[in-house]
Amino acid sequence: MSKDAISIGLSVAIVSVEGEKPSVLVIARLGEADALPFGPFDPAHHRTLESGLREWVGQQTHFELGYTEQLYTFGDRGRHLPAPGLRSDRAARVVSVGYLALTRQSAADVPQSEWRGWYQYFPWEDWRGGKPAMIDSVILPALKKFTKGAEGAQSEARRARVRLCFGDGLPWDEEKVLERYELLYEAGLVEEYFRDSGAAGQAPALGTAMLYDHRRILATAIARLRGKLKYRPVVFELMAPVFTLLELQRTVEALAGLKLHKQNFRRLVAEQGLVEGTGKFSTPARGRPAELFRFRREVLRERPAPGLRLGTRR
Amino acid sequence: MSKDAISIGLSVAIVSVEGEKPSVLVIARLGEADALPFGPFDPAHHRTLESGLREWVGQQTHFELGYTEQLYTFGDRGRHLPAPGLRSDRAARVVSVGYLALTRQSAADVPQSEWRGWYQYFPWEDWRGGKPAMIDSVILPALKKFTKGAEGAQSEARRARVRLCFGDGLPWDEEKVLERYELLYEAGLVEEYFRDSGAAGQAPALGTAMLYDHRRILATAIARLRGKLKYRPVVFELMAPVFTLLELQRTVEALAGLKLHKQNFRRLVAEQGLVEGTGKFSTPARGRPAELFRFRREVLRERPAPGLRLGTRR
DNA sequence: AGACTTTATACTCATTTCGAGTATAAATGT
DNA sequence: ACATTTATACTCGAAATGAGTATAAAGTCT
Repeated sequence: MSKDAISIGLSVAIVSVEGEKPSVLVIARLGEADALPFGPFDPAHHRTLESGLREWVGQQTHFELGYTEQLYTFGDRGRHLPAPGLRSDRAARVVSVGYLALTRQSAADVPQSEWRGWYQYFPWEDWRGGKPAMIDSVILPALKKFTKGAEGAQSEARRARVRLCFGDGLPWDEEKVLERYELLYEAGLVEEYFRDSGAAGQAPALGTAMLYDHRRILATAIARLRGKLKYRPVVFELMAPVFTLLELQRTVEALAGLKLHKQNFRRLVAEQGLVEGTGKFSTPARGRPAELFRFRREVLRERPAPGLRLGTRR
Repeated sequence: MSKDAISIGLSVAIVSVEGEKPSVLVIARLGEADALPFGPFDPAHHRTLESGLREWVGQQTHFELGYTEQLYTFGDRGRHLPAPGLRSDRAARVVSVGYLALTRQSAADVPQSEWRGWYQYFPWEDWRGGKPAMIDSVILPALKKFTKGAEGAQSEARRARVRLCFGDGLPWDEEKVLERYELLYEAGLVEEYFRDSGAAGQAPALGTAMLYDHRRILATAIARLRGKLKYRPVVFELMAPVFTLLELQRTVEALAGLKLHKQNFRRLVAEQGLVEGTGKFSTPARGRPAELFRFRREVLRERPAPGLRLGTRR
C-alpha cells in the first residue's frame, strides 16, 4: 500500500577563485570519492529547499552561503544510490536538486572539506593555454570509437554530437560544459564513484571521479556560471572588495577557461560602469602599479542586465 | 520515527501559438481554478522525472509531449496544499518541478483541457499594442502603496525592485516575467486559488488566478521561452512545416510580447541560414503572396548557437 | 645614470552589426 | 487606372567589436 518513499537530496557546488584557479568546495572523506556538500531535504524542519541547503552546508562545512542559485533537478534512476539509513524494503529513490553558490575565498576553517581546482574534474575545459592536448590525443579518438559503436542513424547522431561538443570546424563554445560531460559519460569515458567499474581499463577514465552525480552537478554549475558572467555581474561575488582590472580579468578568464584581449576587456568594464576607481594603487613586485577598483553596486539598480560580454578568445 | 513524507509534483506549461495568440494547455475542472497538467512523480514506475511527466500528461490530456525542458523546482511551504488522498497525519509536503513543453497547435481531442491565451494570466506582459494601460492606471499606483508599506531600507529595496520591473526610466525587459509576477504576488496584487482570500477586495486582483503555484510556473515558462528564442531556434517547434516569414515574425512577436521591425527580422533570419525557401507561395486574401519557407534542421548541426536576436521594439 | 623589463593605460582603425528608413514589386478590389 | 495591402530589396548612419599601436610608470641590471 505504501508507495516507495522519495528522498530529495540537496547538493551544492560552492565556487571561489584563488588567484587564477577556480575552485569548488568538496567533502573529502578518506578512501571515498570527492563529494559536494550534500544532505536530504527535511520538510518538517526546512521552510524552503534553499534554507534546507543552507542548514546542511552550515553543519558540514561551517560555511555561510552567500549568492546561491538553483541549477537543476535530476531524477534518473541509476545515477544515484539510495540514501543510507533507511530499511532496505523502503529504500528511497533519490531525486537530486543541485545548486551553485559563489563566495570569496576564505581560508577560514572548513572542517573535513577542501578547495579543489575544478579543472581537475574537467581537464578538457581549460583552454587558457590553448587547446588541451588531451582532446586530440585521447578524447577524440575514444569518441570516434564510440561513434562507430552504433548503427546507422544513431551513429550519425553521435557523430553530430561529437562535432558540436569538440568538433574541429566549429569554434569552441565554453558554455557547453554539461553537453560535453554527458557525451563523455555516455561514451563511458568518465567514471563516477557509485558505478560498478566492470568495464574499467577498457577506456581512459578522464578527470577525477566524484560521488554519485556530483560531477554532473558541477558541470551544470560551471556551464551556468560561464553563461551568467556575460549578462549579470556575478564575478564580483568572487572578488575581494578592491581589485585591479587585471585581477578581474584573470578571474573571468579562470572561470571561462579562455584568454581575453586585455585592452578590450578594460574598455568593456569601464564603459559599462560596472566599476569605479578608488584612487589607490597596487604595489606589484614588478611593473607599473595598477589602480584599485571596486564594484559599483549601484549598477544593479540602474541598468537592467549588466554583465561582461567576453568577446572572443585571444 | 517516520519523517514527514515528501511528494514530488510534476507540472508542465504546454505552449503553442494559434495565429497571434500564445496559448497554454489548462485542465478546466468545473468550478475550480485553471490548472496545468499535473501529477505526482512515482519512483516505482517512472524511470526519470520527465518520463513520469509524459505519462501524466498522456493520461490527462491524451497529448504526446515533444520538446520538453525542465524549468525550476519550487519547494516553498505555503504555496501548495498537501496532495489529496493521504491520511492527514502523514500529509505530504509537495515539492513542485515545473516544465515547459512546446507543440504545434493540434485541434485534436484533448479531453477536459483547453487552450488558453497566456496573456489572460499576465495582461501586463503584452506590449505589442504599446504599453498596457493597466500598468500606469493600476499596477504602479498599487505598487507605490506597497513600497510605502515598508520601513526604511526595506522600503528602498522595494522601490528599486518596482523600478527594475516596471520602471519608467528603464527600457522594458520582456524576459523579467517571473520577477514581475513575484513582485505582484508579494504585493498581494495577484490571487491564486489555494490562498485564503481574506484580504480580497482591498487590492485589485490582476489576471486570471490558477491553482496553487501554477501561475508561477507559467511565468517561469514564459520567461525562459522569451530568453531562449534569442539563442536557440525553438520557435520552429511551434511553427507548421512551412510558413511565411511574416507568420514566423508574428509568432515570435506573440511570444515576446513585442513588435519587431519587419525588414530587419527578415534580414536576420536569412543571414542566419535558419530557413530555406520552398519556391512555393502563399495565397493570401489580400496583398502580394509571400514565399513559403521551411526550417533548416541542419543548422543544429552546423552552427553552435543559432537563434533570433530580437533587436528592439518597433 | 641609462638601458631594459614588466605591467598599465590611452588611442586608432577597419569591420561587422544594428536600428531605422526609403524604394519598388506583386497581388486584390473598386 | 488606381488605391490598398503585403513582400522584398536596398541604403545609411550609429554603435559595437576585434585587433592592433603607442606611450606611461614602475622596478632591475650594468
